[in-house]
Amino acid sequence: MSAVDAVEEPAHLSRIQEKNRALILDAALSEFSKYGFQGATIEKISKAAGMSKSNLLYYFSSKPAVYQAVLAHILDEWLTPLRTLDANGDPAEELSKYIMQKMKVSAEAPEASRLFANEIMQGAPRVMSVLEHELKPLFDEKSQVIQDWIDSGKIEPVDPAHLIFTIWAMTQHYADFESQISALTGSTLGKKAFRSDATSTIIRMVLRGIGLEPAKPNPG
Amino acid sequence: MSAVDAVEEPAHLSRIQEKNRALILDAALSEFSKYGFQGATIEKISKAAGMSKSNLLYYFSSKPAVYQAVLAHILDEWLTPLRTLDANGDPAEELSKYIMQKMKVSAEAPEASRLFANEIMQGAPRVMSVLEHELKPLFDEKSQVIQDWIDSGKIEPVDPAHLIFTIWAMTQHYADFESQISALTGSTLGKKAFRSDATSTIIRMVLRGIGLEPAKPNPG
DNA sequence: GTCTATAACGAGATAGAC
DNA sequence: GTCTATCTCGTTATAGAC
Repeated sequence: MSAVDAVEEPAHLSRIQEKNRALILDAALSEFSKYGFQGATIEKISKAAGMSKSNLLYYFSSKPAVYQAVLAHILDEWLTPLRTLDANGDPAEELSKYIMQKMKVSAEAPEASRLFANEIMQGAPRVMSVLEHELKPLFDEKSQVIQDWIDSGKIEPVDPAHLIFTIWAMTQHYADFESQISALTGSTLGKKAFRSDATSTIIRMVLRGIGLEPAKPNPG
Repeated sequence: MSAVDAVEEPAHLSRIQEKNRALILDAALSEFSKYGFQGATIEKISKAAGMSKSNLLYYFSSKPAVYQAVLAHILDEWLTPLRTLDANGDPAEELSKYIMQKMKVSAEAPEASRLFANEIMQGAPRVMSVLEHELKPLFDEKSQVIQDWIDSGKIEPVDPAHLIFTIWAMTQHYADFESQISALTGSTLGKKAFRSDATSTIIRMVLRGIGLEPAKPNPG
């Protein structure tokens, strides 16, 4: 079951329908991530998807319906890295892996990152229930994992919430502020060396922040 | 001279004009920071400022004019913390001070932070020239400050750009994602203890990341 | 399924009374 | 300075031809 309710997703779709829905969702992600819900228009989305506005409205009954479908489509991928954080693993290894996964997602799906950022900055009007009923339990669970590492002396004391927030902040920044980073350095996470440098910088700050020393080379 | 060009700012203003302009700029910051340039409307801005749409358009000739005025109004405050980073100071102290200043601005002007974030996420169409001609020289200058600290052995080697980006990321995250943080923890930078915890967590990660140990207590 | 046409509405901006 | 009225345009959404 999808995390976002009430999304229209017919059971049987022809090949052309699947393809057109995918084209729409892709174009919609691009527009919504740049301009937010209000700022984006179905006119521009339909043109970007290579079809008429009317045809888009044949596939999705309204603008909110398109938005909800986009959200549902990217949400699972977005929450997956945190889900994999393993309480029984080695803290340094688990956190390094988590940061690498987040950087991978930020590099490969920067628009998804910006869509969520846009939504949150508006006060999360359309995803507040997701935050409260899906993200918060996961957040609480993983905060407890970190707290257990502290209590068992595996890492130095730190507020688990701030540790998670700072990791989110750093890893998502490279996606959300891509245009600024590009203007200042000429590079983005798309470039392998740049992404590798960014990732190891973040891993080093996080691990040392909790009294651990990062393994030396080559985070992907 | 303001950083944003071509802003209409008449020389002589009556008290009531000053007050109305201020009301408009305040309401406009609130709307633009939530909905972006396209998503915000002068109708809603004028209502939030307690006046008619026509009256707003008496003070500012167009929507872009309002937006430019808001940008010009907040830009200096935004760039000031980085400007104060002193090459001749102690690295640990300078970076701690910088992080504290950024957190202070994020706490006191979260909407300004979100307005810039919104603009950057759209590809910075209306501030690209500011990025290139004001921020980039400052960024290059301060990157060199950090590089000098490295070359003189005061701090461990790190890519100065990534150090700056991660500091921006962490400090601005608390403003930009305020609603999410509130949903997950019930707190925000507005609460003293929360802000203090967040600030010291960030300082600890940054300083240890470059081989320094933070002074113990009480960052503001 | 895809199109054109159009209804219904909201938004930016202007004119002119007061 | 502030208002009402209005113009024009862009947007969402629907109707109906093909």
